[in-house]
Amino acid sequence: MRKAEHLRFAILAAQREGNRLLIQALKPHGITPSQAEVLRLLQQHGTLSLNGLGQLLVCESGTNPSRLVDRVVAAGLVERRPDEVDRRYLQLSLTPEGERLAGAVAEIEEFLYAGMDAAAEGLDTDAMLAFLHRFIDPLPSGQALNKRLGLD
Amino acid sequence: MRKAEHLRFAILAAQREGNRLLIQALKPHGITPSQAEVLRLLQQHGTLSLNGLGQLLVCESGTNPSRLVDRVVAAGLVERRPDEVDRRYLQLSLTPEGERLAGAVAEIEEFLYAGMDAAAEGLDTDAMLAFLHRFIDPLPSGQALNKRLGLD
DNA sequence: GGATCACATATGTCACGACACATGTGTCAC
DNA sequence: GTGACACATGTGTCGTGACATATGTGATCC
Repeated sequence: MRKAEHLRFAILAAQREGNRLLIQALKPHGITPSQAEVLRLLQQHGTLSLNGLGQLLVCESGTNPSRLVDRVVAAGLVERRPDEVDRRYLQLSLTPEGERLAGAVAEIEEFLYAGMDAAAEGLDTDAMLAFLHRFIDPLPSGQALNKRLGLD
Repeated sequence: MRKAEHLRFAILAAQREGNRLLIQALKPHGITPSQAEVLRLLQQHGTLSLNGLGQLLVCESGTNPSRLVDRVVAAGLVERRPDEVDRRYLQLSLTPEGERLAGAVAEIEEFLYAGMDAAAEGLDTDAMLAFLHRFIDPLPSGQALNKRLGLD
């Protein structure tokens, strides 16, 4: 198998399996990985518009987080109200329950990252990051990621 | 941002964007990336059962390819008939049209791989593969990938 | 040889993810 | 100020992807 092809499927597999691990870990809390990403971003930024959130989400590639937000609102984790000044915008923020869950999500992420650190032991992670960034930087998800790197 | 977290989102972004590129490239042919993976596997293996196919698919993580196969059958690209000896099994194989499309998919993949090769220029891809394999090898998608590495 | 078990496939449900398109709100030109 | 435009958000549709569960077929044990 060609090396690029090997890498392609390894990346696909890693993404799938990482997601499945997160699904399992988050299930007791009743949320999904995408919803967890929303909670964490709101925790870090306080208040965001739907569009502002979309620009930071790596999932959903900047397209429409409307329905994703619908679900966290329905679950009582996020409050959504129109901006008083410009009524086109929404103001999204965590409820106390959402705040609590965001903390739980942070702990779960720590476990994932610890596992990744172990897998990266002795390897040059900077080279991987350089490769991935060369690939994604011109594209929407890469933009979202770089936007987050500026702040977090 | 913690390096493991950075890597996590970079991998997610790369998977998403690679998939979007493939979606665009495959759209004129009326198939999706997952369907293309089915065509390529059948091209390489001739005939597969549903379960055999599932074990090679990195997408779908070995769970149920029934409906994925439904669609390629409906599109006239794959033939599905029960095994005469053991009627629990299906025999899946490409139609002439499916064969033709599998060839087109191979060409499209070449473009993707050429782009990845360019992004990997001067970097140590073996380290990335080592990292990813340490992470995925014990998990279903990793099993599927390793199974493919044995044959392709 | 009939019950039981293992196995392959099918189906139901829910949440994403991508895309196209619709609606609703502010801005700017004139 | 009215009409055209830009922009934020909402909605419809389709194909995954994950999971649980159902059905249908062969093998095995007694």
